[in-house]
Amino acid sequence: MQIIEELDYQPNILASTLASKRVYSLGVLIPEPQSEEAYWSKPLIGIRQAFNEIQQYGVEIKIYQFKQTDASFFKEKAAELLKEQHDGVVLAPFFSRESKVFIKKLEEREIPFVFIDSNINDSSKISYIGQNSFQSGTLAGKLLDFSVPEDASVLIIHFAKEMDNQNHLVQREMGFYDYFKQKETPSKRHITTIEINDPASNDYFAPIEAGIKKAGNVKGIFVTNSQVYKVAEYLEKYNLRDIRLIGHDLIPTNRDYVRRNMVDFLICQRPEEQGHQSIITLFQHLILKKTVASENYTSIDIITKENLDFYQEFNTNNYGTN
Amino acid sequence: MQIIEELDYQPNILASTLASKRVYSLGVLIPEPQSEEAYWSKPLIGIRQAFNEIQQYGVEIKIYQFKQTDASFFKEKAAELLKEQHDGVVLAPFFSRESKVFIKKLEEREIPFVFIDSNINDSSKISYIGQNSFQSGTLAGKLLDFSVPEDASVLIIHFAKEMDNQNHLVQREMGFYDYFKQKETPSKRHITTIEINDPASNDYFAPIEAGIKKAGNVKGIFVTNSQVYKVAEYLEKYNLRDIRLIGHDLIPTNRDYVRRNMVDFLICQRPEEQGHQSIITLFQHLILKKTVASENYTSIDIITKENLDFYQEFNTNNYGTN
DNA sequence: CTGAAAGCGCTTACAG
DNA sequence: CTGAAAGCGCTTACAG
Repeated sequence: MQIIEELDYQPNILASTLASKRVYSLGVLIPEPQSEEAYWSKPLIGIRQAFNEIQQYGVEIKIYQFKQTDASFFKEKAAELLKEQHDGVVLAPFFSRESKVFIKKLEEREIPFVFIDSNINDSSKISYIGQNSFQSGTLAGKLLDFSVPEDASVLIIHFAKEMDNQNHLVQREMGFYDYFKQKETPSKRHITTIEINDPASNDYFAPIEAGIKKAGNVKGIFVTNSQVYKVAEYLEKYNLRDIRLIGHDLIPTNRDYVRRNMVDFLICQRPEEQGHQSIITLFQHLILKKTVASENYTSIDIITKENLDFYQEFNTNNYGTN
Repeated sequence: MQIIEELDYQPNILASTLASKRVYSLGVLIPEPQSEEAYWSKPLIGIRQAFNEIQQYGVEIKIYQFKQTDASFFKEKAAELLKEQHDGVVLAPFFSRESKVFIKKLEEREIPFVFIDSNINDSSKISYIGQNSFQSGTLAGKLLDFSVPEDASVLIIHFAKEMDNQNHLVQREMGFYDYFKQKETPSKRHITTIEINDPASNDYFAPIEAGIKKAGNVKGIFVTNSQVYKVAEYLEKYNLRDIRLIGHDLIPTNRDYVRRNMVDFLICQRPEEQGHQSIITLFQHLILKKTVASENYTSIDIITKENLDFYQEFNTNNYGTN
């Protein structure tokens, strides 16, 4: 050991993985994308990319996708995962109660895990990879405050079924209000929040219209998730071009509305990068035996018509061989 | 060959580099940072990071830094680089005429090279890694247009000695004007440009003040490079808090002014990522024999007080062993 | 429990 | 020019 120290010996990972034919198996438990290009298709892209980069090191990845509509789907897939022998797990703790049960089992078996997208505190996670929703809310507040005349009011719209299960959205709203509270000169801006609950319904124009009417003199709208395109559709139909619109996530529909100047800003969180990072973090922990950061917040990107094209391609500086 | 095709044989890079003890030497020719935390210190961080990741593959990197003040320094360092036997070169073509001479020599010796930061067309480069300055200018235009009342005017300030050697700044200015030209309802916004030429002088308050006076009713200022802190200093001193300020690059001084709400937006181009990517691109070309993209534009990030903290750390999803 | 041998999938100098 | 042998820096089954 003294000589190792003296010579600053670094083992050769290439030789090591070549010699030991050991295989590392990773399990990934994430929501199923609601459609082909929906949000949860993005982390998968990053996960596949990471797999390409590190499969040479003997890594195998198995994906378990659960439907987001009911916690029972989560439990089912979690049970499936536990039947296999995995060396590490990536987990989106979408349903917090069920996730806690699942985590306990991972801990019993001493399987290391990382969270992606959402976090659960007081767990023995290796790392959390995701966004800071509160801060992204303050950012939305600033952007609307800058873009909307001082005497006009702004409207926050949640498109969500059960708000208490949607911690991200709550955090974003809290951050939004906080921006106005923290201003040097306290803001007298009129802010209203509405919830549009029925995700299945195609009749979202009516509640949007009602919300705008009720708030009065609305010149800015913040939609707390990716369904901002619904409001864009409404504004475009009635040609309400003096209302500034901010939403989340660079999905194709939103992109088109940004291009047509109907959505002014999209706030994004690099889901591909998150997927990629979740696998790489496990790889670093398991194979490279490195210590990894216990929290890994991805950047909060502001996307407009002008810089949109430079956020299209996912590039992780891949130097894998495939 | 037929069997290779049939079995979809993929050579094992690990085994290959382990067996062949060949060393790849890379030369990097970039400007010397003007101070410890100045712009050109950032790409170096990414370059070092990339080195850590790939040194196991037998990569050596030698850095040649030239003073930005005179082309003769560039020529000197370029000559030094050519004396060594390098297998690939990263080059910031800061002085275009001298760079073209240098490139010709690289081409004669069949040494592949990538550009970083600036591009030279019609060259046999492997890749260009950098920003799109014109688009970042249109973005600055939009942000100021949104933040400044319609009847107020905006001011563009160049801090630069020789504008004809500063293609980035020219492009940014052109993009800025173009935003207003391309608007659906043509903008009647009054825009003025001034150049503050003497970089050594500490007396920049006078020309800034003169510029603002001359333009009249200025409520927004766009500084085309990282020296936006000079204007922030001026605005803070005279407590001109109703003037919106946009500039470039996340250097420490600018960061502080963003925190204090004196700079409203910084437009950034991820210099560390550019440095990292330049080395990885050569690595992919030389060692992995992959084809690389001939153009690699980094994102144009918008940084505000609210998302600043999530752009601090350079994270390339490193999975190197050091 | 210890230590030498075989082997991971390649490259390269060398014998024929 | 071709092909078998040695070796890159490790791991792991195995003999002692």
